[in-house]
Amino acid sequence: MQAADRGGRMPDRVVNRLRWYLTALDSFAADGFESVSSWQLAERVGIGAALIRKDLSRFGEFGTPSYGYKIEFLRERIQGILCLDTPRKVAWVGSCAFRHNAAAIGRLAEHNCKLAAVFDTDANEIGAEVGGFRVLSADSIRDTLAGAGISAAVLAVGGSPAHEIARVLVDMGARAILNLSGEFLVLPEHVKVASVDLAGELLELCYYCQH
Amino acid sequence: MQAADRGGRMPDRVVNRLRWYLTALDSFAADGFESVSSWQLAERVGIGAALIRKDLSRFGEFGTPSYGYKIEFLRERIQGILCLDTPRKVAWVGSCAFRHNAAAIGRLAEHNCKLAAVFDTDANEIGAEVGGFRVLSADSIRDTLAGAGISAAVLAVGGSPAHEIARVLVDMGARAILNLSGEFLVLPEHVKVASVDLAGELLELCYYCQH
DNA sequence: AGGTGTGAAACGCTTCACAGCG
DNA sequence: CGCTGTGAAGCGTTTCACACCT
Repeated sequence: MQAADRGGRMPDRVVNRLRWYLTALDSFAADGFESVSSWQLAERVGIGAALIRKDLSRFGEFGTPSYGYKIEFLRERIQGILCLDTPRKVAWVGSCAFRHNAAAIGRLAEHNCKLAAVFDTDANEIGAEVGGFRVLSADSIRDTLAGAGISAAVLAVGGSPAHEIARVLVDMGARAILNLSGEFLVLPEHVKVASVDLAGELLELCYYCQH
Repeated sequence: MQAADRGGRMPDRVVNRLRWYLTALDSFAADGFESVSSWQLAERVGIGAALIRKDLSRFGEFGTPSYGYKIEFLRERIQGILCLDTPRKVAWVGSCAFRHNAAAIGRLAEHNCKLAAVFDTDANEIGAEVGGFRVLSADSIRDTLAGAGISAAVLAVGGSPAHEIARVLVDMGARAILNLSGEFLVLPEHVKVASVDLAGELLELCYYCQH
């Protein structure tokens, strides 16, 4: 058996796939399954079965020959590897996106991610009540989050303020930012940024319409 | 000089980067630049300069030694490669996401992507007016899109109807789908699916909060 | 039989280094 | 001199094939 590689940095690709595995396992569990084979998992995620086995074997031996992987057990292990077993606080900037993604936010709660507060730059939104939160002014991020100990943030306001807000979020402790603003963010080395650009995504797809 | 690889399939990675280059070029142009070096482009996109030169040289010689790349020319060439030079029709399912992403939709229009229609499954939304479109029932997708000749679609309604709607969209001609539903879609081989799962994206980021 | 864990091979992608051009 | 275009080297990832377990 191979030693679990706690400590050593994991390739981004592997981290990315682990969360797909987690989602797939959630869905298998919801369907009433108790175990899955690497092949079943592979089919649902859309990659090769050998790759899944190799990914999982990085951390120890999670499966049983001739049986497969026990879903509950594997789910907990992956949660642990992704550091989803300890509670975590997330700040959300952009109340519209917050309102429209209630389902996603529900799934976060199931994995120990609690929201710290919701902010917005739009004066019309400030003071509104969304999903149990009162929307605060983006100007108050520093004051509100002082001592809150956030570890990540969602940045979902467009335009030029986005960049400044991102820097404030980093100051307040965010080590990872999900950037939906469409802006390109320049931030310190130690902060991980994941950018989702809807327009870009769709432009990219246009290529495949003819190939 | 290397022959442009029209016809031969391009690696997904390259397609993905080309749209980043396009976005970066748009932004350089907006800042008043007329030309850029591979190094400047690399800095803005966040990758190595050599990789950019190699990507671009796949399609011919676009740059001039000691000068760099002419922005307008390069923009047009990349648009051509991504098949963004001929008008294209896109269907949008999910009026909330539509309302919230006006900026992204504006950028699409600048690149020859016109919207065909906006649909929703939520009875409260049907009949509403959003961004110049009247929201139609998702049940009417077939009738509305018959003969419209869409080539791509955005699927932004959650829950189980998403899968069925995706299949209808494919029937109506969609060869690419931007899937914001959080569901895993099983579709014919020739359809390209790009899935954006906000919750998953954020869970993935949690790993980097501690590494 | 059926499915995992894993070295080794195969593959694709990125970086390096430099010739060549403006 | 500065910057592009590009073969070759280097690196990381995926697939293959099979020993081993239940």
